[in-house]
Amino acid sequence: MDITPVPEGPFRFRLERCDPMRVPGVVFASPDLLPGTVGDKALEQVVNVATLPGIVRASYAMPDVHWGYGFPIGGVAATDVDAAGVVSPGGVGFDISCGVRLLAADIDRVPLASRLPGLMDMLGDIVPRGMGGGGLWTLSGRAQMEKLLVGGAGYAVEHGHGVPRDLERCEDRGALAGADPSLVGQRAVERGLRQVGSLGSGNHFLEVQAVDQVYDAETAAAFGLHPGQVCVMIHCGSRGLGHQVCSDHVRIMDQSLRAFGITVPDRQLACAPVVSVPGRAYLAAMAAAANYGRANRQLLTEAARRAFAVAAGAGLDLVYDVSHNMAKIETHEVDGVPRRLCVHRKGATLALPPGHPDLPGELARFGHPVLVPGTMGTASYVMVGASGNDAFASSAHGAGRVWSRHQALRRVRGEQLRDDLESRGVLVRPSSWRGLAEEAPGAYKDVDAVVRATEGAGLARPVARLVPLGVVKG
DNA sequence: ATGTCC
Repeated sequence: MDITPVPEGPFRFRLERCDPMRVPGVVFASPDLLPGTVGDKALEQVVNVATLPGIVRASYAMPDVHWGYGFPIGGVAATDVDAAGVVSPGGVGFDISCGVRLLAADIDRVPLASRLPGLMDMLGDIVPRGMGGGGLWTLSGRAQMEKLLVGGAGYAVEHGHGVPRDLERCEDRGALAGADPSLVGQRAVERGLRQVGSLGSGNHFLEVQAVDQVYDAETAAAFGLHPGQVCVMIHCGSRGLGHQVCSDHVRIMDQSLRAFGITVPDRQLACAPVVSVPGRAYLAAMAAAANYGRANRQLLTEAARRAFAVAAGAGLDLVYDVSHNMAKIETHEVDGVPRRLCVHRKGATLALPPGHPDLPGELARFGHPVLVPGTMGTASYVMVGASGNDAFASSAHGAGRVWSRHQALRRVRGEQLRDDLESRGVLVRPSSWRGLAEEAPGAYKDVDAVVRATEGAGLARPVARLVPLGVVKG
């Protein structure tokens, strides 16, 4: 397919609509970040998404966009619920409610320095990670799981895993509404019973970081951040449970495409009308899996707090928790008319502007926190939602891969990477050498450039830059 | 991402 991105503004390119696209594509990027039209399927996926029934305004790609299952990672697509708009599991991804949580420590990097190795050892000992394996909290059975799938982070807090204040700093207060656990299959439940409080693998991590730079002191202070401060960033998702929910519902929707008369250019875009039986079933199961992901991050928070208390004599306050793999029913103006939309954000973060009514009270003046994990060798960012975002209040979620995992393994040895990172002052507690090598900083786009493009495109503004001190790798 | 294939 010939796809030529046309510049149409700073950090903004247009993919012109042509049949069977229903809307154009819009890619937010600098020329350097723009995926090539040769050998990169991400832009083709942006075009494919633009064909979905009910899609409005445009098929969007964030500056960290890269190839994914059906939809690109870093893709945003909104469909009109009341005009036969569809929901697609591929628009959320296999790791439902994968997301990021940032904690702020009441200690700075200088006083922590001498105790950092011991702290990393303890975190390495107590944070469950890697493929399979157990978590910090084993549930008793389906009945308890159903309560967790409805209550999310709040259910974990009710059981002593955290404090009520944590929930004020979680997207949706820690639980997405509309979860129906009866629509989560038995296999998904069984996979999830022993994985609450575990990182998983791939790009998931728990990092000890320090605030390196502050760009907006007032917003940083409102988020509880100051220069030199130690933080903990947790990136993980809904493990085997979310994966199973996605698999189960992709199969159902693949089989129901014909019944709804929907044709898609790629079977990985399997979908159904939001208001249909399979559409509603997916959204209710997805919400349940999303809440599992939130509870998972809540349990890992408790592990980090225990380690910080014992090994550093320090406490951890929740800055914010965001999910970047989700579909949500939201109201946005389209052509001047408020519409109920199903907003798919796959590798994209909610970025509500200042003053938005859905923001928790103490953050309403500032905007929705946007957490942008980078790589273990570079930096991560805290941003905040900006006014004038036309991508349904969405922003970038990370650096974005440029090397496939296979390419990374050809170029990088895990042991060598560990030595490189530790010689630069980043302590590493990996779960496997292979997994570490796949996540080499060189495998990712330049996160500083992604943040510049995100700001330049008007999606979000930078608040603070965080640098890694130690990483517990999934 | 994922008991890296039911």
